Amino acid sequence: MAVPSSVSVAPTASPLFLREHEVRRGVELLFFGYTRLTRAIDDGLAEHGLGRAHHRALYFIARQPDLPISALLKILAITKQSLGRVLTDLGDKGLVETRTGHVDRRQKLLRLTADGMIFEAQLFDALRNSLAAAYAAAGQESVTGFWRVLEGLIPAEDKAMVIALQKDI
Amino acid sequence: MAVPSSVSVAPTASPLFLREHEVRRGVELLFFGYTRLTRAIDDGLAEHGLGRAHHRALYFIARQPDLPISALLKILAITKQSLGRVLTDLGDKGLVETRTGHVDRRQKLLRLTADGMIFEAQLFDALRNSLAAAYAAAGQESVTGFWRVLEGLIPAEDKAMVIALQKDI
DNA sequence: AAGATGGGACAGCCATATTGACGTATCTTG
DNA sequence: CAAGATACGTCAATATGGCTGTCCCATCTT
Repeated sequence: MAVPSSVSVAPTASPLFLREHEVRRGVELLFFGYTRLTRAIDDGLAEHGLGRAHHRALYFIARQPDLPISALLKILAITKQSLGRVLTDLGDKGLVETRTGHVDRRQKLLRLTADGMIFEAQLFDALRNSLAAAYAAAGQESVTGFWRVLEGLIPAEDKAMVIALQKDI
Repeated sequence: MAVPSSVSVAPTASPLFLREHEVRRGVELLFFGYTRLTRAIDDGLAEHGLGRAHHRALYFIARQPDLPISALLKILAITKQSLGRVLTDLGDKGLVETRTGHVDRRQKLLRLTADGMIFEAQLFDALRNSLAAAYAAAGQESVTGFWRVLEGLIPAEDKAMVIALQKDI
C-alpha cells in the first residue's frame, strides 16, 4: 500500500497535524448534523411513499420555479436517468408539473403544483423547526460563521450556482 | 460579517416566516457542503473498491480504537446486517480486525490494522485539505460558530455519544 | 443542412440500506 | 443454578437511489 510520506500516523511538527482535532470535530459534526437534519423529514416523506431523493428535487424546484431540468441536474449532480425516475414519480403524484420553455422550446421548466407547494411547505416546516432551534441556541454570530465555513467547502465551480439560488428570496 | 439585511426585507408578523431565508440558506449550504466534502474521498475509496459506507466505519474505528460493534451501530444508526457486510469487506481487505472483549467476552472490539491506519490517514488527508481550507478562509470565530450550530442539530439523545468521541484526542 | 443541445426511454447493474427470523455465546439476575 | 437479556452472526428477501450504455426525438445554432 504505497502512501505519500506526507501522511502522518504519528505526531509530527506539521501545522496540518496540529489541526487534526479541529478537522475531526468538523467532520463528525457535519456527519451528525447533516444526517440528523435529513432524518427530520423521513416520516413526512414516507407518508407519501417518497424518499430523500424526491425531497431534494422538490426542494430545489420550490426554490427556483421554472427551473429547467438541466439546471436541476447540475445542482443535484446525478445522472439524467436517476433524476428522470424521481421526476416521473413526482409527476405521477401530482406534485410537480412541467411547461415547455418559452425562450427555448426544447427545455421543460419545472414547477410545483398547488399540492406540491403544500407538501414541500410541510416538509420545510420540519427542517425549519430543527434548524431554527439550532440557530437560536447558537446565536446569530455563530450562524454567520456556520455559513461562512460551509461556503468554503463548496468548490469554486459550484459557487455561482449556490449564490444564484440564494439571491432570489 | 453583519447579519444579512434580508431578515428584515419581507414584512410579516410571523417570526417563523422571517427566518425562511436563513433556514433555506442553511439547508442548502449543508447539502452542498456535506456532499462536496464527502466527494473528496471517493477516488481514494474507489482505488480500493470501497464505498462511503466503508469509510464511515473506518473513520469511527480509527477515532475510537477497541470500539465494540454495538457502539458503532449507534453512531452510524444503521442495521446490524448493513454494518455486518461493511465490516466483512473491511476485514477481508485486511483493514480492520476484531478482538474478543476482555471485560465482556461477548463483545468484539474493532480496531484498524496497520494497513487500515495508513489507508484511513490517507483518506483523512483529503478531508483535512478541504476542511482546513474552509476553516482558513472563514477564520477562527467562524469555525466556532460552525461547530455550535451543528451541535444544535444533534438530538439530545445522541449528544453524549458525539461528545464522548471528541474528548479523547 | 449539419451539428449541438435538451430531454425522454429502455435495459441492466451496483451499493447501501431495510425487515424478519433464527442461532450461539456470554453475562446478569432472581 | 436456571431463566432471561444482551452481543454478535447469518440467511433471505426487498427497496432505494445511484450508475453505464445506447438510442431516439425535437429544437436551436451556425
